[in-house]
Amino acid sequence: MTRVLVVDDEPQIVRALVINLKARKYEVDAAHDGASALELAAARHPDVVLLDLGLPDLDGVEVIRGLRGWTRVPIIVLSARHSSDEKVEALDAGADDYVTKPFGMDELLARMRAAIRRAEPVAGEDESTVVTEGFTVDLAAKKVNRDGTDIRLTPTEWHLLEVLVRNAGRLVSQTQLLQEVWGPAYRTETNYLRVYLAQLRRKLEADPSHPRHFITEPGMGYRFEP
Amino acid sequence: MTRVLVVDDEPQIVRALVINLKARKYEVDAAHDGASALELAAARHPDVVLLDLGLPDLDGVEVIRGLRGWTRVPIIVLSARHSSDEKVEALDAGADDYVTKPFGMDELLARMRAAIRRAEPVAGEDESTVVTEGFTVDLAAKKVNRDGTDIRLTPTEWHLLEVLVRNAGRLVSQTQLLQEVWGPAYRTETNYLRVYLAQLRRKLEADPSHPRHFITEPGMGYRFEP
DNA sequence: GGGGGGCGTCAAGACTCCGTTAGGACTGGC
DNA sequence: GCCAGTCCTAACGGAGTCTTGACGCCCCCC
Repeated sequence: MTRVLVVDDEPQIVRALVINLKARKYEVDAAHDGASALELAAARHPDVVLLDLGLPDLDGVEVIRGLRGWTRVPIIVLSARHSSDEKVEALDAGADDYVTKPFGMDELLARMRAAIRRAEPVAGEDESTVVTEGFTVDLAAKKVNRDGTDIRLTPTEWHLLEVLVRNAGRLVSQTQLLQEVWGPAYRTETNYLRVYLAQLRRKLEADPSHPRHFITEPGMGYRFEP
Repeated sequence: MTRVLVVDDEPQIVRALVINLKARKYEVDAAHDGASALELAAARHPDVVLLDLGLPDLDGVEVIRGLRGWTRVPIIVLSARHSSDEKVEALDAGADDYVTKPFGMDELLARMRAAIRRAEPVAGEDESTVVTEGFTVDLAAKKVNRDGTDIRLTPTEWHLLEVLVRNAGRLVSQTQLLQEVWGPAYRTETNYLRVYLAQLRRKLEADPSHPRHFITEPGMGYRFEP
């Protein structure tokens, strides 16, 4: 669950925020001065901090610096002051966003979501490796690994492999392969395919003469089977 | 240098932004509709996007989605609309910040700095040093150590090493290397790569003629293996 | 059972690409 | 204005890659 640290010295505001956040399934901690804010942040490791600038003990900017000394947790400043200088100072001290009171709760929540999303590690899209029983193809790193050792492929071999792997399981026609790898002028040079498919099989198949992953569909094309 | 993409259909606003940003040593590209914004973003890889929501062709939110399909570049929305719904929609679509016109230039710049800082890779303690058997690269301190002594690298050598090390294990194409180190106009000068790779190997490899860490993939590019 | 098209295999020449070297141009510091 | 360091550029030999043609096999169709 996402954890939020609310820092404000006005009890009403804290209460309003806490109620709203808990209703949306956030886990909420609250501090009403700078010192306890820093303590709570260290103890609870929140995913986002909502920070009022007007605290009784520390200047809000000091709190930001204190946090930035050891964490990159998103900090959203809440402040009644509209002055441009204050905003610049807080942002340059390390704040991520600056919202002036009074603010709409919807907007604040959207800004929180944006800040949290941004802080997430790049999770997705890294699924660029294809694994078979015999070998592993890493499309991003342009690497092929077999039995723990990297296999060297020539540019043409790699290009051909890439087209086949990106269409894993599907039949790719000879015309399409030739066009993608050698260009539109070579759409009839089926010779090339035979030569390079053989080389790929020799480098990657356990038994090159009985391929299991690079299947020939006579008269039609080739298919890569993971 | 930090690159900014400004997207707005009102020429005055674009002009004002461009002047202000260039005065502060940002590199600026400008687009006046959504389609060219997406194109420019793909071509130039900006470090931050300033996006007006009211574009002639696409809805601003569509532009955000288009960008978020392939990049996490910070997007700061500039809009004349104060409605909370609009803000929520833009932020949830993937925007990082939402500034309502008219805005103070100081504040916008501070929000830009915050967005850019946040997007920076975790430079500190995390994994800013890469260690191999022969040498150690400290990306944060810009230092290379070998057998206890620091190795001096020229700016170009360092830049090249940095790109390779940041993509450790992955293959980096010659085009990408040339573009990152020398700029888009030099994408075909593979000469440079050969010369500077040789210098890097001479300074860092135990046996420069049989490199173990700076691997050549003929016809494709180079790869740094830790 | 014979013929033919499609496929796998092999080898050799042409070609591209890479490592290396060296010299001249350029820049910044003294 | 000189000097050291750095960058750009061109050229060459060698290694690896691509292209190309030829040959034999298998399977399908006649």
